[in-house]
Amino acid sequence: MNEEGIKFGGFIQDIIEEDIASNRYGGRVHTRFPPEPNGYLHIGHSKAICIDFGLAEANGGLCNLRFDDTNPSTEDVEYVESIMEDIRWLGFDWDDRLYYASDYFDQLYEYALQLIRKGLAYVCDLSAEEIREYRGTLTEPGRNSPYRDRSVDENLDLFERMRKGEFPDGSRTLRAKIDMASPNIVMRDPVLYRILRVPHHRTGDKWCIYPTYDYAHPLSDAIEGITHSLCTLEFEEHRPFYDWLLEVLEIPQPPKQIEFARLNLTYTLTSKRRLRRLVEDGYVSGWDDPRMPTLRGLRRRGYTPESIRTLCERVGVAKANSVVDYAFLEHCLREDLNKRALRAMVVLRPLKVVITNYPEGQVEEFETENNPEDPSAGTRKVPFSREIYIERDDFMEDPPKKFFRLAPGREVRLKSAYYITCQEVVKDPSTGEIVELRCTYDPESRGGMTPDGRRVRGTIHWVSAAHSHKAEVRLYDHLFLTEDPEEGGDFIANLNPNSLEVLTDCRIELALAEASVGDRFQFLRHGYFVVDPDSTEDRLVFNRTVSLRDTWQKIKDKS
RNA sequence: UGGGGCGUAGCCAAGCGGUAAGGCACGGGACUUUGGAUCCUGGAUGCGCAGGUUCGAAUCCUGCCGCCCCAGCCA
Repeated sequence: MNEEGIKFGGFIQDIIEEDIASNRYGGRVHTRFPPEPNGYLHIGHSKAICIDFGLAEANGGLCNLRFDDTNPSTEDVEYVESIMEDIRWLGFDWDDRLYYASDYFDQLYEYALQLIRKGLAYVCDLSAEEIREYRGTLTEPGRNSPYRDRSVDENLDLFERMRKGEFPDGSRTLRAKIDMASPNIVMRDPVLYRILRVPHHRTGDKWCIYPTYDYAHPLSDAIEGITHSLCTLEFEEHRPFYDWLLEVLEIPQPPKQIEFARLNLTYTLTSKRRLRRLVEDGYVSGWDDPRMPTLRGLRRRGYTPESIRTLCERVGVAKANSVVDYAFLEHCLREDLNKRALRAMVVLRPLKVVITNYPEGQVEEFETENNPEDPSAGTRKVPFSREIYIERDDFMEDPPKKFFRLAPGREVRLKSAYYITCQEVVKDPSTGEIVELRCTYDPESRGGMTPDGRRVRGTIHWVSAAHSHKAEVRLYDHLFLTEDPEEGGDFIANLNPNSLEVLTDCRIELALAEASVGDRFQFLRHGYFVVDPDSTEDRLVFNRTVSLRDTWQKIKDKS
């Protein structure tokens, strides 16, 4: 159950409850998260992680981390470490239950021998192309391999020699003997082992034959005592083989595979190949570019693991393919950050304001809350002086109807400070650009309120010119212009040319100067920001994680 | 054209024969020293379509339609 009282896990939780009630696994619940170490984890994986770890935890069970490392030609240790780091970051823990499918290569080999002895597996000399030809098509049955009826002894001998490296790569395979006419193509004598002379990142050159996923996965589950093997929809047609294997091998209390729909988000790509293209062709700065949907990218962008977990819980678990609104993730993020992020005043595009009736050289300090949502976050002092910076967007020379900010002759409140009224607009005589505003303040409005109780609609943020630091701020937007990045067939064409805007002349209030990498803040009236690792001793760099909801923008858009 | 799966508001998603939860998004309004947050408030006479069973169907039956997945010695 989550905070809304909604059950997490949908139909899978129902199945688990039934199994507990019927004592199917002696009341045990044991899942596993089985990543292949051939890439970085992305937002899509987080749903599987939340389901695998979350459902085990919710039912008093355990979840193993198991690297599905059965294909050394695409895998690498480099990914093992990053995957573990990302899972921990999300907040899940596998304790001492870290496994690798490769841990079971010996046992898997023994099981293969058993299959051969039972007459349920054979060594096939067909080439990859021939196997494909013999397999038939979606509508036509396949044909039996001419090697299908070899004797048990011959198969045993050949398989042994495959293992010893007597045959070249790809020359032979071990196949299950099931049914070449099955309407389910997976059941048409699937390949169990292939010859591959590639050193494995864990077993080195001990093996030159490697098990396929179809063969290794059910058995790895069985060996670990997994009860519920949760995976995505595309493995549904593999389930008959999963069950077949465990049955013919007479595995007691066989685990059950249950499939659910993967998480898709609008404006987001999760295909490994495509993400790689973005990185390799330089469309983003790397796998941790803040615009990437990888967990390292989201982390650098400032997303909280809690927000991602919340999204996964709220999105639910079902079997219908779906695409979740990216706005839903942003909602979860804002909700989390709103409660936790300290507030700060930062002027992104500075416009100088001179308060003409404020004594030169005078400095006052105003107290302001660190987080209005959390009184325990306390308050801080912000220095105020005669020259300040405000946001260029907070001034309009000829404002439209509902503009509540500064304009000639208009009064606004400077957050936690004074009311000021714009008396004069100073422009660069050659360009016409507004370079400075000359305003007056009302000494009676100290702290942001006047004795006469006069109403001021607009409150804007500011920073004292002499008491602020320069900083760089990177504004991010969706990486793609279209909800479906694949729209039109070419995702590169849908890239958002303005997904990154770098602002180098921002002014941050003093309190921010001591922030360190990874610290998150709410810049008042702008959004949530995080300190980027590119920051240096004398120059902080912030990434905009997500903007605040902007109803002014909507009002503007309407008119 | 074989097999498997799925179709409840713009997007997720409850519901499991008794008369359509909830969230996001969107629209009103209140409040507000963040045009933030918060709080009210609005939306399916309808559950892919068509028949049927039943006093009663999103829920059961039949037929149709649409979308997704499968022909790697990838996972």
